[in-house]
Amino acid sequence: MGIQERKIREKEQRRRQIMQAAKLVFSAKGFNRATMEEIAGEAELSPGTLYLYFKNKEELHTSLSIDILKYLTSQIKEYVDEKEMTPEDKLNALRDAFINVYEFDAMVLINLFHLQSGETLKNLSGEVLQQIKQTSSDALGAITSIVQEGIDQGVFIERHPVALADILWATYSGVVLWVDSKRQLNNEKDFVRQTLETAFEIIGAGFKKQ
Amino acid sequence: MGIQERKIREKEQRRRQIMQAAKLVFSAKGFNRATMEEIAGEAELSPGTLYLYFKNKEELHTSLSIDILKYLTSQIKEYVDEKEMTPEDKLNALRDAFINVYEFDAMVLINLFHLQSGETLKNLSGEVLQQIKQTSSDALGAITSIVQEGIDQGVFIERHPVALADILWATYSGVVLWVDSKRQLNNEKDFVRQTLETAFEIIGAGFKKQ
Amino acid sequence: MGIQERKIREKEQRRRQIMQAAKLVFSAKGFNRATMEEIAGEAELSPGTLYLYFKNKEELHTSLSIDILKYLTSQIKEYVDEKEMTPEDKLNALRDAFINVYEFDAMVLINLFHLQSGETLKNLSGEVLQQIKQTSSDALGAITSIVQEGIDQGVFIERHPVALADILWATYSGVVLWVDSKRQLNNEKDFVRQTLETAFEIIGAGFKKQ
Amino acid sequence: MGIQERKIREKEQRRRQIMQAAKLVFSAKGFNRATMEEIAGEAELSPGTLYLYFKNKEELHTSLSIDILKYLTSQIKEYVDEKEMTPEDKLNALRDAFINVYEFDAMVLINLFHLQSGETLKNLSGEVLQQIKQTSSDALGAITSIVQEGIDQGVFIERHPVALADILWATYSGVVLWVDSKRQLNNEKDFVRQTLETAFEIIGAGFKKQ
DNA sequence: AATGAATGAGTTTTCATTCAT
DNA sequence: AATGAATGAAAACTCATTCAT
Repeated sequence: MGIQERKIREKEQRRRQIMQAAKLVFSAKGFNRATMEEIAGEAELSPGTLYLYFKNKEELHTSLSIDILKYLTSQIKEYVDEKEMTPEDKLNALRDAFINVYEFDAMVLINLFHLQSGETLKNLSGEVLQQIKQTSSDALGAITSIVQEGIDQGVFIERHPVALADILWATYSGVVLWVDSKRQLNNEKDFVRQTLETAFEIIGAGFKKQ
Repeated sequence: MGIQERKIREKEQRRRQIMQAAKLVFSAKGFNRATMEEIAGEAELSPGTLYLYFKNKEELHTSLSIDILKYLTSQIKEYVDEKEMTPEDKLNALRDAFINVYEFDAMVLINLFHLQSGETLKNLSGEVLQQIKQTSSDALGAITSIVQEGIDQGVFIERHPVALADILWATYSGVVLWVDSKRQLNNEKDFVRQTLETAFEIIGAGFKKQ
Repeated sequence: MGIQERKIREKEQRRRQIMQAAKLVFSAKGFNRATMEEIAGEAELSPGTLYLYFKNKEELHTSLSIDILKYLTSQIKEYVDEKEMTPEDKLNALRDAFINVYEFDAMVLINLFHLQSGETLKNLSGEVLQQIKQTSSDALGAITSIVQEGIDQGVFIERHPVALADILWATYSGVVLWVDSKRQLNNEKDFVRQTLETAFEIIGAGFKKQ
Repeated sequence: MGIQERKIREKEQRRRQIMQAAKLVFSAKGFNRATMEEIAGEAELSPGTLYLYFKNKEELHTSLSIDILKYLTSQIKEYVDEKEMTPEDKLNALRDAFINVYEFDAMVLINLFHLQSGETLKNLSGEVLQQIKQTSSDALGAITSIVQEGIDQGVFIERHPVALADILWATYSGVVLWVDSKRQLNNEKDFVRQTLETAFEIIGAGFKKQ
């Protein structure tokens, strides 16, 4: 029904409103120092309301991360089957996707990476964990296709494509994470893009045969 | 005097005992879920004793990280002036240093990287922050020497050596961090070394001219 | 609106409820031996709730003192401009104000005096400190008016009126403080009022010319 | 024996050394914020040693107060039987004793007054409490003699001499306490003596017949 | 659906005191 | 007698979460 649809849309909108506020606060304070009350305040809602849309703080945080992971994955998938692009072009496009997502929302991307490592991961519900794994797997599948294509065409080094895809993901996201920490340490904002581009270029060069 | 020396050694040993216990607990629980009480229990000491050796929880945690950072730096410095090694050999040695340190103590190395990013960094005393910066700077200086040598000998790509050193550090540690998170996600312990080696090899290849 | 007003009144009431409980516990145990948990228990609230109304233990304690200081000041101000009363009457009224406040709430008045001395003072927020100074200043101003009037009319000794006001405040509150300590030491409740009256009478006599 | 005597004297000296250090630290920090460790450090002794000379922190603190109380009492007793002095002279001498003791060691005198009021008093051993009462009683007895003499000679107002003595003690010490707190609030060091003298003069005037 | 006041478990940290050396 | 490392009880305070309205 129209009414029902509107209700659903409103609900979704409220969810977004909360996530937007959460992003700001998590970004400024980090997961632990961010309080639900502050997020609620930022969203101009009461603390209790947050719990109508998210089971708990952890899940609110994770939702942000899954969001960006999905977005990154969608960006990659978009051109993976593009017939007109060479594998090298696609590698560049992958690089750009990472850089763009990072520039669009550094904090959430960083949180995503942190999410997958260590502490946080241990306290997630199976469902959410599954969602992360699935999306990660999707992204990795797409990258594997690119690498496979490059190997098939003889432009990439001959290695197990899954391993290569994994390494691409590892290096790219690892570098983003690292560079971001450097940025925080040095407050050198400009150096980020430059470093990312150069790093990815070097890694890309390493992928090419000879 | 002998007595004084023994006391100092005992004190240092007690510090180690606490750090060892802290490592176990932080590793199992992460920073936030780890409690000082549990660490004290693990060290078979009382909570109060921990505060005789470390100002607070944060500093205990940071001490672990600084330790491994120093160790990593010392490993790198060891061969940086070695006349017999080619720059490529040194690059391999650098790779091995990272892998070794990671294998020796994955958790603390990971913490080190996390330490330098975001949230944690904000609550450190100037002194400790300075120590981190200094040791980081030492490590980076050593790597820069290696890169410079490679450029001078025409075997590495011609770029600003400091930027290259930075990228080396970024990619290597970023990859370690990432791979570790994959390990936790997948519980595939064996895949770690393989991935690290391949990743570092690819990055290394990207550094070489042509 | 009515609803908002009711909420504000309820909030104020809750504050009072906590302050009432705090008064009992501080009175029985003193500041240091009183625990927030006990105060919470006395107020039939949980410890956390106390912190919704008072920033910390210190401020809860100080709030009690400021309250009574304000009350005492208001008592003094009430008759200071009274045309019908002679300066001597006003001096007696001042004496009665001190005695009444003391009898109404000995402990908090004592705390007020303690508050302004030494240790406690050092840990107060600027805002609260300012409030104390302001109210103290108000009280002193009122007393100065009385003294000035007495001097002008030639019934009080000729001294700097501010200094005299200061001494009035000092002697009155000092005596209250002291007599209270005697009461605690001797458990002689009855002797308090008698002593206060006589002491104030003597001091008053000293103020009069000849 | 000479040896025994020396030992006793050494012990007494060590006690003094600790009390001296305690005075400094209590003075700077107040009772609660002062730590036994800091006092030990100031005395160039170890914490454990303090407990060889004082049962606990409370008793160390109280010892300081009793000391000064005894000193003040001895000062008063000195001239109480002096035939040459008029009761008015003796009242002035009493005033000077208070001022001198205050100027000699403001903090300990203040502590003494605080000691007798409220919180601290509740946790003292009977023995120590008795000692305080005894010395207080001695002092009060001496003052009563002075007042009695003044009444007998018809220069002081006719009241119960014990009550008058009590009021003298109350006003004098109360004023000292209060003026000291003002000093802390205003950091006007010079105003102290002036205020004390004027206050005592006024009170003294109130004691005189007509 | 939204509120927001109240909860209370959970943690860090302090420091007087002890006791083996 | 002196030490000082270790203790561990105690307390303030935080904040995710709940639930009556």
